Amino acid sequence: MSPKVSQEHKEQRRNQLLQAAEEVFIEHGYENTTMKHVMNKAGVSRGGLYQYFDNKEDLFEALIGEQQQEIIDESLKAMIEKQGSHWDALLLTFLGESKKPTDHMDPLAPSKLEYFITGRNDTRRREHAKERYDHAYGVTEKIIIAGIEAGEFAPRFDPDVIARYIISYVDGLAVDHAIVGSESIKLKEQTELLIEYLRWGLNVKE
Amino acid sequence: MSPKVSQEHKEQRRNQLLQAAEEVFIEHGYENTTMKHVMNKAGVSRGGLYQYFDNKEDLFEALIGEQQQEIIDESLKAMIEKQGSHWDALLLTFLGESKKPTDHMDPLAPSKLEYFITGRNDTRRREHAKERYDHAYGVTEKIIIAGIEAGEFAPRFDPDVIARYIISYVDGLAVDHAIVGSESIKLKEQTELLIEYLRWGLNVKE
DNA sequence: TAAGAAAACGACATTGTTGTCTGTTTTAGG
DNA sequence: CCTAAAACAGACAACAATGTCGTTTTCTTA
Repeated sequence: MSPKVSQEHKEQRRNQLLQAAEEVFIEHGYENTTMKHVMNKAGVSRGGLYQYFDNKEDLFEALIGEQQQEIIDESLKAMIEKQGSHWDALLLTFLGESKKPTDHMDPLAPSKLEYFITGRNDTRRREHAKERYDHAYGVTEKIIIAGIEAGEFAPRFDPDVIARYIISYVDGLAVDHAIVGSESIKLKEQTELLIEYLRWGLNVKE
Repeated sequence: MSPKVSQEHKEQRRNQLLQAAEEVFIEHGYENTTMKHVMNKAGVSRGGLYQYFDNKEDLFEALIGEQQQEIIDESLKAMIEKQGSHWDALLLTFLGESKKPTDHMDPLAPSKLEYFITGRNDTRRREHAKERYDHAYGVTEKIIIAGIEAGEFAPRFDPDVIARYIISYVDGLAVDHAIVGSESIKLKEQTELLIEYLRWGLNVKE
């Protein structure tokens, strides 16, 4: 009476399945992928897949749960400290590590949009969506407020609204990117424009 | 040998079905509604519904096609003339007739998002999405350029990018509204902020 | 190396939806 | 009022995807 396979093996397997799932979701989107797609991509049987995940929803949540993790780990103050300025910290939240506008977009973003929009009438998913929104919005607002206290920002508008504004705009870019493609929307230029608006709206010193 | 029912009757019926469909789509979203839902809501049989629409996609396209119509009908110049200023014309494009920011959102918007995001890998739908995007973006850009020529705007940024920016932001609001609800996102305040940004970015005279 | 426990397999029953098709009803013109 | 043509009804077959379950394989440990 002992575990049949090692814990590491199980985790490996799980990760392998998650990776296959990610590829499939990126390729087909959330609604259009089936468990069979994932099975095939991972080279595993029906039973093998269901051993680890109860259904597509479970699988997808596991996937986007892991990504979320990374962001939470680092505490906010430490992050601001590390970035050197509140402005840089702010840019980091929506531009990523490079802090530079690019034409690149999280390849899983379209599926996430699908997942939350399609599930907007489901209590569970809606709660989840709210959590994510509140988290993103919360981080942004906190950085802005800290920046004000540090004398780095002297905003012309309500920080609360500015924070929400950033989130909504980033979501908008994700949508348009998903629907018509990055080549059609001038993603980079639009992002640069957002930055200019923010610089003015926050009245960034320095 | 003569048409059995009058043309008006057919149109009436069709509209009746479209209206039932609209209600159902608003309630359940695009992906989650079935033809049966529409049949029940319209009080019509399977055969009755398929008489007019080949499938769900056909039905939905008919629905959003009609709405689109209204916007195209009015020529751009006439519209600007009617509004009195390019600024007002611009506001009209994304605020509607009232030209005032509100907490209201097109109730069909979430379904439209679903439809285009989910169908992003389908050639037909993608084309359709591009058309809609190009149209919205085109109208916006034309107004801005006309405004520049009229001396009403002296933009600080590329009009092309500003136009796209507006579209993306409005789409972003639609997403967040769909996902977490209008009460959670301060729709009105966010819209007001957009207007201020635009006023500054376009450098609106007067 | 044998035993036992869990992992992995794959067949299967179930379910929900779709689009078609045949029969019935309705309607307007002759 | 009769008839032809089209509208409408509803049964049905086909299909695709899901989750379960009994069986087989694999691995660990004693």
